[in-house]
Amino acid sequence: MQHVSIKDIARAAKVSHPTVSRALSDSPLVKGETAKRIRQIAASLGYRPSAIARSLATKKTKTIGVVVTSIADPFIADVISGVEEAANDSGYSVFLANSNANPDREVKVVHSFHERRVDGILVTASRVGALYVPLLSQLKVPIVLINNQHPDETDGFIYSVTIDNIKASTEVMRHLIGLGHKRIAYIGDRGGFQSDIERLAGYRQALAFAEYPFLPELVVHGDGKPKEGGQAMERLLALPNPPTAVFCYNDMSALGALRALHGHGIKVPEELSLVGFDDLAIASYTSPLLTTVSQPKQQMGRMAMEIMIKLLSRIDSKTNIKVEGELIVRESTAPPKS
Amino acid sequence: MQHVSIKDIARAAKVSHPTVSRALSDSPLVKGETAKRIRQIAASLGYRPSAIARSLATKKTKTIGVVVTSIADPFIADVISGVEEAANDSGYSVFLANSNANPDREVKVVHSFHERRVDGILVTASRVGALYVPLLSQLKVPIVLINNQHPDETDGFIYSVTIDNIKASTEVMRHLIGLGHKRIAYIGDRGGFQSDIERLAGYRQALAFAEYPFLPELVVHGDGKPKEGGQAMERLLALPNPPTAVFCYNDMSALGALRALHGHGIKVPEELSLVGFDDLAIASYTSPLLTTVSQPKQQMGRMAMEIMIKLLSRIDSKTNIKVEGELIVRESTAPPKS
DNA sequence: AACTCCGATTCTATCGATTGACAATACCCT
DNA sequence: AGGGTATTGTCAATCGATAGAATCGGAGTT
Repeated sequence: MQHVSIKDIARAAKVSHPTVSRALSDSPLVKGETAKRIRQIAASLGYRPSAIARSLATKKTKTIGVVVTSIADPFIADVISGVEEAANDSGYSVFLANSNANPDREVKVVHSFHERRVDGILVTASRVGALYVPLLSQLKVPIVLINNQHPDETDGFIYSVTIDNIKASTEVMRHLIGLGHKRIAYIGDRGGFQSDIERLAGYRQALAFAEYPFLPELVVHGDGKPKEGGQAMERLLALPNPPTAVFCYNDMSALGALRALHGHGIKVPEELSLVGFDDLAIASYTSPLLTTVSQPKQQMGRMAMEIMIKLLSRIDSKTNIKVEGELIVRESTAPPKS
Repeated sequence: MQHVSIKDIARAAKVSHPTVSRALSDSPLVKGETAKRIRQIAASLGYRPSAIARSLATKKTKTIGVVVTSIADPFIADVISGVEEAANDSGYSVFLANSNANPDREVKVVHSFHERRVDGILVTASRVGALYVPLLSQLKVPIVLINNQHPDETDGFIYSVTIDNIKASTEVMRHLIGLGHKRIAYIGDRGGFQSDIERLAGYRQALAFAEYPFLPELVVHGDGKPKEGGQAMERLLALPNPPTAVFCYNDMSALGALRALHGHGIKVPEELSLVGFDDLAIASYTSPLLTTVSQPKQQMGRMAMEIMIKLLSRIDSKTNIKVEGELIVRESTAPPKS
């Protein structure tokens, strides 16, 4: 016999199996002494309750499905580590699934989570298919989104944790403007994500506040990865009057931009200032070290899971939590040269 | 009623529930026509079988527990993405757990996997506690280790996927020796991992082959992270006769070493050559770009999961798979200056 | 017409826990 | 001692699926 069951314990303790069940769950219906004896026997047999059987009876699995677009993305990996930690602390386990932003896979993931009867779903994704969240919400379990606030607030099952992009973005701009920059470009992500839209909004707000004109040619788009970040930078450099500072949607884009600048022999920050966003570990190892916005990634993951657990315990919780980013000034920004 | 069960379908189709079960699993015991009708009804009711109930009956969960020391480690994150992909392709789901190399947590993880009755366990860890694998193996499920071959081969449940460290390491050394380096240092990881031991062995073999002396003062140790990698480099630079080339246990150490060199104004590769190991994404964005050994990280994860699935299907599989690394020569290595 | 055989279903037990209803003690009081 | 109340424990049903045994109706055999 592979596993020890409560019936085995009952036999050994000469009681019935429901008594064992009660004893192990500290029910007041069992005499303390008996309960103690039963617990000892259980321990000596190496009993581990079957979560499967328990889930079937209670209709709760203590299991959370976590979908990511890519675990290889260092931002997401950090978030997940917070998620997992918070889950484990509360006795929840995490099913990890990768969607690769691929619709077929998304459908598969939803089915898998459905069949496994997860108690809730967490989505960490810079890029979520528009139809994906409605699909998920069919399962009628709470959903918490990380960094991807759902624009449609009608469905009461959807919660979110995001960073205050507009605030962080205006702070970056204040920093650059404070250094004396006037021609500041923005390298965005053409995916059309909430976070990109908000960071761009912050960029425009700051320009407006400083009474600088908004120049459409200074806003270019990549895909949030180094390669296209570099291409975007190339386009900026090809302008008749290139910018003196560039604010990138994320560190990955900034990395590509930095390489492009190296390629042109343009010195950062002496000739051009560069700012990223996310504060990935790598930002502390580029040369020059990258000025960027730090997000409390792990903590965001933890918060998201804590919201989830609260919801499942029927404690209400705030629907949308906004955390603050922090501008980390390193070496890639300086006053413009002339 | 939250979920549709086979009984609901049975009622709608006016058959018994076991017939439904058989129809849905393509059993030849059900007339094709009936089966078709049942499947249609199931689909129209949006039926999703309960993996919970099925697991209870079949004693298989189609679930694999994956333990990592840290998902935030980019190497591990890549491996996991391969693991998850392979699992999903075969209908398996992955429980992700973080141990943080913390013994208490390791115990908790084992219990959690036990209670959830995972079919198998995968361990991806640069650093695994010595007592941990024996603890895991108590569960009597197959275990596949990634990059952490278990020295004790007695237990038939343990399989592994590793890179051929000795070969890769001698290749690195051949590259450096071929460039003309004679004083080559090694920055290792004091954790005492199999991979470090093997890479060091390759280092010594190559020295012996070239008939260069092995100088103990040229072998220093960090902890596999940038900070201590930098400190290790400082120790090498403080030697009366510093090395002209340094081979690091991993890219993270090399990153720290690179920063230390920057700090001293030492030019890489003109004045000192530096080699890493792992080919993390970051290695393509340092300056100079890092020469390193690429490991097929994602593929290793995939292979490990494929071994697992074979084992669970009672197909035998090789016990230990060794994959080959590939030396990627970038910009951080060059002939010594004089 | 009785009998076997067989495909198509249905019946029923099972997996391992939980839980409400009920039975059997023990205990206390008058 | 008898009745009532706690206390302690047992019974039996349930969750949703699987799987082996039993059943049913009809065709084929003699």
